[in-house]
Amino acid sequence: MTIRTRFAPSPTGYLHIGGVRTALFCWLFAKANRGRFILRIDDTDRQRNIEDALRPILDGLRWLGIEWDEGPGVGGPFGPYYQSQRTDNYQVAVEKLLEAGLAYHDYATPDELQVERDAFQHNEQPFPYSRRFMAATAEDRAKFQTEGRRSVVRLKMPREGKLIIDDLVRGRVEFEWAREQDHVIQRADGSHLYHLASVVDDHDMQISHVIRAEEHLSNTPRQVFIAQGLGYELPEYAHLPFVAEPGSKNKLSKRKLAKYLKNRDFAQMVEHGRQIAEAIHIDTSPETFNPVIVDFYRQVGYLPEAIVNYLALLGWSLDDKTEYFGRRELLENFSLDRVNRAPAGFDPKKLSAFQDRHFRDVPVEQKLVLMLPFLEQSGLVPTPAPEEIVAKLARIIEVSGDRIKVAGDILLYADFFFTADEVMEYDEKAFDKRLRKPADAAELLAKFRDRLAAAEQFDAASLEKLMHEFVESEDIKIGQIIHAVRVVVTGKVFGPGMFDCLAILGKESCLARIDRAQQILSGN
RNA sequence: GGCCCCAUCGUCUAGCGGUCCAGGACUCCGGCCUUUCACGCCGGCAACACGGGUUCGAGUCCCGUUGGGGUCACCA
Repeated sequence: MTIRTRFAPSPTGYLHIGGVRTALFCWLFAKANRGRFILRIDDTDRQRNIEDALRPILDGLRWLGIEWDEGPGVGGPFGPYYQSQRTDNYQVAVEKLLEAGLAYHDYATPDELQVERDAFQHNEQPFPYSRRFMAATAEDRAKFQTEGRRSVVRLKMPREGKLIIDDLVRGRVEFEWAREQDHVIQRADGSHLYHLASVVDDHDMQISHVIRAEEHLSNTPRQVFIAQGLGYELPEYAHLPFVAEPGSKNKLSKRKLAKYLKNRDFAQMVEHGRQIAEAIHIDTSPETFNPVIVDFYRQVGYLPEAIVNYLALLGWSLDDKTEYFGRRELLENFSLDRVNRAPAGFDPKKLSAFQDRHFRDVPVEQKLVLMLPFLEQSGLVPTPAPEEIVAKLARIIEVSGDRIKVAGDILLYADFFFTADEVMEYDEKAFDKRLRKPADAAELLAKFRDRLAAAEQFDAASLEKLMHEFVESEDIKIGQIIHAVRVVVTGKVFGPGMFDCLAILGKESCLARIDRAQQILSGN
């Protein structure tokens, strides 16, 4: 039997990080077993703009390299892959269940039902619906209808016995049928509910393994009941632990951004992302710009490989030492029996560590491709960037080494290479410390400027030599001049090697920046 | 509240009865490297929730307690 898994998101307009983890495991499991991964859209809720609400989800999955074998855009033998287009199948299933006496028309009003529910609220017993408004015969239906009542279709759940599920990650789980309610499978308006649709589709699409998040575990009995009632062979079930909030065990939720911001690491991640986002002028409202949403990472310039690697390890592990996985290794090693049962907290720091690690291994040419769009979008370089700027960027990336950890960092780290000499911004604190405060700073800077102006070679090695000669002849420590020069030329207290910066900037620009700093100093 | 799930360093985890005075990774803290910031390297802090069993022997099995979480819709 070929393994077939599915991920069935609702078109909500965004791709949740927890959802992606589920999708990833489904995909990994299918692909690791030469099976197929199906994407199905759970849009029974029927919204106006399904395509708009779907795009971020499809884009996100594709960006991460979680490609589906069947589903929207690619089709497949079991289409359509939108539940809103499969209602005929659901109706057939409802009729079948009705005929078999496993479902019934119920004419209770919501209020009447609520009264019954409330009556059991303080009782220790489960809530068994009295079925007072169950229509057993056509006469019953007619009678209720003359009373002006409308009906829904409910499952007629067993009131005794128990269900045993052998879950692939949780093991044996038992449920008492009597605790299950008579769930609605078809609304009064004729539309069908998720559980019915899901079970029917899973069967029709020959899904062999239902892999989903833990919160669905308690929903499983009713689905099993439907499946069995329809004579389906049951799929295997695997209920994954959910992804928890940073610093707690609650399910990660998009809505609680404000709360997560109180977590230092999380706040830092958002702040860092926000700086990049603002530099490229994109919206940073929490609705769209939020680390709980996958798009955040794409916009800031994280690597999909890093996200995938991190997510894979959230609830799964290979052994006691391997953590660094490429897509290939993941595919070769993934298995459901090594999935953990406890929820795993989302840790921004650890995600960053994976990003650093993966980014380090990206060759310069590739980094160039990733970073250039950020510069173009920021307006720091023209679009499309002319050849000489691309060449300059390549050098910058080269000399930046491992300092740049996310593609978007190029804007925070190396913007000074592209800003005009007269508008480059200084780190004011550093300017004070290195230029204004030391009594001899201005004088040393002036002398060093003369040396630079006279320099014939302007490559990093020559400049370093020049600097050392300068230090020697002035009889000063290198720290007395080099920090000042860095601030004057880059405006920052961090960055690539000093001499690389000078060399890339070029003599003219370096001198201009020194002149500007001197003006500021004398103006004070 | 009922039902269900879960429980090893701050975090992610390894551990499937003895090789565990519990291993790795991230974080954090020292140190080295160094013109900055990173990287890298070296070192350190730090955990089996509790209580009963079973067993010659329990982080590992069973029961209970506690704690955490999920779920109880004409949402998905």
